Amino acid sequence: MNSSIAMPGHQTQGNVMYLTALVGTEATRSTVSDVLRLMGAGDADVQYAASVPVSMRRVRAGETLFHEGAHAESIYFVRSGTFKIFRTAADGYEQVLGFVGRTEVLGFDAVSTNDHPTEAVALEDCSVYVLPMRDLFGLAERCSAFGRVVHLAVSDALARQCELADVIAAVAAEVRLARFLLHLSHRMAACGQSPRRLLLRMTRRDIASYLGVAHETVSRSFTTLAGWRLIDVDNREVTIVDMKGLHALSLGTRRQIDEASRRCMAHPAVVLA
Amino acid sequence: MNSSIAMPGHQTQGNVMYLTALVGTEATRSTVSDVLRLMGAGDADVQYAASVPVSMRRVRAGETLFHEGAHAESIYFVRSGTFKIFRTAADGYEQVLGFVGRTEVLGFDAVSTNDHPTEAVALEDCSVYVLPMRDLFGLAERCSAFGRVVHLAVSDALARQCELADVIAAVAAEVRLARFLLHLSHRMAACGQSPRRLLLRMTRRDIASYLGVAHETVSRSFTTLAGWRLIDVDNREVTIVDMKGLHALSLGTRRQIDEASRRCMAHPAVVLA
DNA sequence: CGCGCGATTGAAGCGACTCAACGGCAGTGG
DNA sequence: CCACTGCCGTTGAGTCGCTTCAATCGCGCG
Repeated sequence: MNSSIAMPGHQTQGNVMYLTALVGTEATRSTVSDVLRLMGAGDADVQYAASVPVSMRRVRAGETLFHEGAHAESIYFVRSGTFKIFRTAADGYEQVLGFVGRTEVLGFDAVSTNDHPTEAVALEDCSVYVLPMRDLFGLAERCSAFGRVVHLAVSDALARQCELADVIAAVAAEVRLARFLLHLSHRMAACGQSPRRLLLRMTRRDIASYLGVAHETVSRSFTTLAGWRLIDVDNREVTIVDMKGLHALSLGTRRQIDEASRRCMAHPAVVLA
Repeated sequence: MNSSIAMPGHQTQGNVMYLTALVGTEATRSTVSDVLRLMGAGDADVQYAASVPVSMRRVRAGETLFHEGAHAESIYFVRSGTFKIFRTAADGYEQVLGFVGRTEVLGFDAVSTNDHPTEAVALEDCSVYVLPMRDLFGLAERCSAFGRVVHLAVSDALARQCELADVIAAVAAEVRLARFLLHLSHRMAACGQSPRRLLLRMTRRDIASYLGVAHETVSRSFTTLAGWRLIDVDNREVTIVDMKGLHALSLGTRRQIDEASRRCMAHPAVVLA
């Protein structure tokens, strides 16, 4: 029952309150071994890990896990759901840094400064394991499997940062969107889900901020890609129709898409059909 | 003799070979305590740390520390110099992800995949402590101070990634450049150096890739900022003349610089003087 | 001295930003 | 119940800044 009631944007009002009472925001009791299982660690030290309690917290859609600049008390392992990570500029502009999901670590960038440099907001109902920062070193020392998991998760977060650069590197807005969709597709595949059916948890504005373009441009790029028969778009539901074509489009960094667009746009009748 | 004769850029030809023989790529003997001192750790566990040898490697300007896609054998702590981190797209476009200097960690993003997702090239003569990956876990377990240092350094690297997003978030090229220069200035200050005198180690093209604009635009932005009397530019030597003005300019994310530019351009005579 | 490369500057085209309007949907309150 | 209010998403039109192509200059090096 992970992300059953997706509720991406902002809503989740009405009949949710009783759910709160039911599952509770009060920390469900779990142990480090649950964290290790989530992160796909081996079965080493499970006996010890099973003896160390860890709290599990549910975050409903639209809620903030931690604010930018807030004192950091814990790091988090995402058990289910999707978070949006962003920074707010002096003029109020929200720059989205990324979207993180299951098995990813959150808040580790605050270890060095003790303050969160970013804000994390749940885009759907989420659940995270909460690990107090003061327990980090000790636990990593006592439980080598846990230390390993932290290293791997953080390294993964570090490597994932280049996805943003990858997207930004392309000049054409359609190429940026194509790369973004392919990243999502790869994540879906990594989770064993269909890499062709994407259910976007974020708004067009969030995507626009992440891609570094205006949100109107994102809208236009969606319709353009759909017009090229590379994807099907129904609001937040995106289906990749032509995976190879999408990948081919994503390769061009500078503006030589003319050939590709010419090839695709060579079927205007089909596009209009 | 890993990648001694890298030849990525262009320079480092002629009289460099004998230097190789002189200072040697052969690892200078150091210990973990040297690493701890570099990273500003406390004096805990120094006795043990001093007993664990660590190799120190010199990398000359233009040489590659590790290639993109290469099997990762070690992580590195930068002792001196500056590295350029980048990825190469399918069409040969180099996307620069960042520039790392003293006390920063390099290559940790390969821990999870065992392959380097990025390439690191020395922009000047550098020296790094080399820590084999197979020793990472064990050393962190046995020497808690070292484990702490790794956590802090990696967290710092994670937090530093938002500098790229910060730069990219601005739409105007001059604002991106201004933010970039301010980041460099802050690093200079953190190292106890003058925050106003910057000696750029990278080419305009590298900056352009990092900022996500054409290199001609970087050139133009430099002259524009100089024309506004915010900086002085002499090729790679940049002096921040008006720190407050530069900061004020860097605040505008969207394109409302008109007021600021008008205010600055209100003194055309002064500009031309 | 020629070659390659970095850096600057110019000119022209185009694509993204901006402003604006519209339809759709959900939650709200009379 | 239904207008009312936001917000999301889409589409249109116009402006402007960046990209692109091009030429030039300076510099290190063979």
